[in-house]
Amino acid sequence: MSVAVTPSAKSPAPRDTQRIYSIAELAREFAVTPRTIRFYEDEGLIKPRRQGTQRLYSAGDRARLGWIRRGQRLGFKLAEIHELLDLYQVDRTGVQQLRELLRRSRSHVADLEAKRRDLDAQIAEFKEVEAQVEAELKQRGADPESD
Amino acid sequence: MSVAVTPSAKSPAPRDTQRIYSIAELAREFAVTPRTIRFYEDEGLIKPRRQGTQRLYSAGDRARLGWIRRGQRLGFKLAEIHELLDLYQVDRTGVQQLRELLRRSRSHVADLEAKRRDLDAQIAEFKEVEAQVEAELKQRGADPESD
DNA sequence: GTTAACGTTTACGTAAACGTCAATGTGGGT
DNA sequence: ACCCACATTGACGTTTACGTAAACGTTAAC
Repeated sequence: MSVAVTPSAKSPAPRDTQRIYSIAELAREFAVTPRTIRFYEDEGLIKPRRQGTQRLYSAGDRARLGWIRRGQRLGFKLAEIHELLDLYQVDRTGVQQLRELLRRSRSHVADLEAKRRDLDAQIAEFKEVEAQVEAELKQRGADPESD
Repeated sequence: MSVAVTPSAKSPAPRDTQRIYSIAELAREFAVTPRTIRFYEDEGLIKPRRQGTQRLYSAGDRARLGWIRRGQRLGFKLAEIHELLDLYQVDRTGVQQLRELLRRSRSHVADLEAKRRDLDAQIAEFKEVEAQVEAELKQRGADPESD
C-alpha cells in the first residue's frame, strides 16, 4: 500500500516540497512562539534536521506542525496528538497491526463525531439566540445589521 | 421577549423541574468529582442554594452543569464558558445591549464553525485511513470486522 | 567593530483545572 | 451510644503547555 507517511489536509503545493523553514518562519505562520515549537520537539512531536546547532524544518515538519495545531484547536492534549500522529507512522505490515490501527482509528472517529454532536448543538443554540435577538430588534424598528 | 433564562438543549422532562440534587448525585451523573463542582462554584459558574452549609442543586443548576461540561468538551476555558453563560442572562431591554448580544453570539458561532471545519477535516482524514486499512485487509483475505 | 536580528541551552515561573489530604460537621440506622 | 456515608472548608500538590529571563554563539549590515 505505502501511503503518504506525513499527514496533509491538502498537499501544500507540490513544488514547495523541497523548501526548508526556519523556526521563526514557522512560528509566524502558525502564530506561536519559537519556544512552543522547541517544546513540541522536547515532547517528541517533531524532529527537525540540524545544521550544526540550528534547526531546519522540512515541508513535512511544517505539515506536522499544522496537524498538531489543529489537534490542539480540537481540544486534544499533546500526548493524545502524539499518539494520533503515530498512527500514520506505525508498521502496517502485519494483519494484527492493521486491525489495531483500524480499531484505534474508528475509536478516534467516534470521539470526533461525539464532539461534532456537541458542536452542532451549541451552534444551534446560539443561532436560536441570534434569531430571537434579530426578531426583537426588527420588531423595535432597529436594523440588526448596523453597529 | 422573555426567553428561558437557563440554557437547556432538550428540556429535561418537565416534571423533574422541581427535583433537587445532591452534589454527589450530580457528580456521578456528569462523571466529575464533588471537588470539581465546588470549584465551578468558586469560579462563579453555578450558585446552588444552601440548606445550612449544604448545597442543594436545582434542575437549572443541573442544566448549567451540563452546559459547562459540554463547553469543556469543546475545548473552551472556564472563563470563556462563564462569559457564554452570561449571554443568556444579560439584560435584553436596551437596543444597544441587544446589538452587543447579537455581535457576541455571531462571533461565537463563527468560532464554532471554524472548529467544525477542523473537525470535519480530521474525520475525513481518519475515515480515509480506515478505508485504506480495510481495503488492505480485504486484499489479504482478512475480515476487517473480526478481532 | 559593534549593533541587530536571529539562533541556541538551561532553568525557573505561571495559569488553568482540578486532585488530595486533613480536620470537622451532620443525619440516619442499629 | 456508635458507626457510616455524606457533607463542609482550608490548604497544599499536580499536570499541561507553555512564558520569561539569563547567558551565550553566528551571520549580515552599517
